[in-house]
Amino acid sequence: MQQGDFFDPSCPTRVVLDRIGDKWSVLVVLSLHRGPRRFTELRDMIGGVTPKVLTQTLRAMERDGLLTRKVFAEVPPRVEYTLTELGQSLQEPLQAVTDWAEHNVNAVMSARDLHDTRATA
Amino acid sequence: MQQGDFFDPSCPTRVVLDRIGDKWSVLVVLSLHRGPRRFTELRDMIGGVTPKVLTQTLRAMERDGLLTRKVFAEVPPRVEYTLTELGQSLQEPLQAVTDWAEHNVNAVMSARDLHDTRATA
DNA sequence: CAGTATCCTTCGCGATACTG
DNA sequence: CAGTATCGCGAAGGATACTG
Repeated sequence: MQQGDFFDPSCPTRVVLDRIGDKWSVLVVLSLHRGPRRFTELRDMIGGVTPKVLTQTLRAMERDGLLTRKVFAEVPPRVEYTLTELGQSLQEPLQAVTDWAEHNVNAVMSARDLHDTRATA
Repeated sequence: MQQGDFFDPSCPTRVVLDRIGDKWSVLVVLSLHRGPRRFTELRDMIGGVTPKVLTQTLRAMERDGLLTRKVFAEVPPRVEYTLTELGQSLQEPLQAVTDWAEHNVNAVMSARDLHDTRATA
């Protein structure tokens, strides 16, 4: 299991990691897990995201083949975002990470407090 | 399985996600997977990281209880970084993500090329 | 060897306002 | 409703040089 090449900055895996590293992308994937969502739904689900950033994120993810954007010719306009198979396959490992986060956030916060207390004391 | 709270900006899970979102942290965890490493070893393994950023990353991870820093009173000085149990437990879900990245980077790049071609054409 | 110090760029992101 | 346009800042990250 050679993974030295993984650390090469020019390795395309880094590209993927950069995308995943974007917390908004992660939250979008999680938000779309249960099915298609509209723009406003996503914005409401994901606290603190501005329309601009959400749009950027969605466009980038569409470009990477993680989701599809479907516009309905209606009034008022409606746009639905849906995970592709690729996007859905990403959801699994991502879920593993967020599960870890939920289970271990206390441990992290405790370690942080302890560390800070020692530093202050 | 309520995960609506997960999207609250004030949710501590976001904190963890921010740390994981840092690509350097991810690479450090992966680098330490096989055992303790020295500062220079890490810097060499992880391409493109500057000492400053690596130090920042290591300090933050130490603070969060993900790794320990051990200084040996030798000349020349030696410092070893080791994953804690918490850090090791994080390695698993992270590995899942990077595995996904390795397996699907081609699909992502293809989607990207296709998208860009259409846009240009 | 294992960092620290300093400077500087850039650019992600937020706030706000406007539109098809 | 689903965005786009514009402005601006603050902080992360890079390059470089120096030190215990």
